[in-house]
Amino acid sequence: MGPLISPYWSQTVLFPDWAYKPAWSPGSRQVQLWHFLLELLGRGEGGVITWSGEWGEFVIQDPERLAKLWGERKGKPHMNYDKLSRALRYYYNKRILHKTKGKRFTYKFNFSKLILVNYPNLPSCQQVFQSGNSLPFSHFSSEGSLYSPPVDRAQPSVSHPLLLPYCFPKSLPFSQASPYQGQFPFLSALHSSATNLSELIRLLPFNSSLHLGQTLTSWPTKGSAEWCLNRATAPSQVDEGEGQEKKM
DNA sequence: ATCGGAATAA
DNA sequence: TTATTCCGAT
Repeated sequence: MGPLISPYWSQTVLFPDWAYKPAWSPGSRQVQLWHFLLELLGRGEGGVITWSGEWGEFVIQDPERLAKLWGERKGKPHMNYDKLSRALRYYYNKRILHKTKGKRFTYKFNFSKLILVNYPNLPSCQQVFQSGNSLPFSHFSSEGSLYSPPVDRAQPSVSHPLLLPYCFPKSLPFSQASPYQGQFPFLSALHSSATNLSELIRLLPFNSSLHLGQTLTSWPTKGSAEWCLNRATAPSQVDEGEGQEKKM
């Protein structure tokens, strides 16, 4: 049949492996809905879901299409927006997401909650950063209570609760007074050692040659081995062969 | 459209 | 525990 999307060879790039808990690992599923949303948003294709307005706010432009994609990813052929949105509503209590009232199909991420809520086993960024203002990321290396990937590939298994930059809407206007500080525990704590995005990038546990002047819409597909990014296939069409272009 | 209870799955 | 599936209420 058409191009089905299999979870483990999927075309997605946006998260390092540790973000995807394998289904066969005890007590974990594969992809969480907010992962998926952040992926699509980070891809910036804009046909289905896009950032809008406030920081973290996004609008679902084609709800049923989004549901279709989500259903493919999870192997739920009968997924629809009604059901997807119920899952979204469960995020309200967890403070991961909330509804932007009055705006149709519009929700808003609460980034400051996302990480800690979903990766409670990871060491708190606050703690780590505050315990020593220098070289924060060295603390994250290997050993510790971190999630270890199932594949026994020779992976350094570096993990920390930072979302990758392209998960965020647009670039971070650090240069100025950062109005976003309060929303990011790790950023506010990091402030003493990194005052702008370029310094933040420099602190990341891999050498990345990001173009800081640009918006962070693209990420080097040749990521570092340490982060073992999921492989990206071209942003080309992975979606259906159902031949649905436009829909009412 | 949006909300949230209830039952159920994995 | 995170959805998935239904569904009545607003």
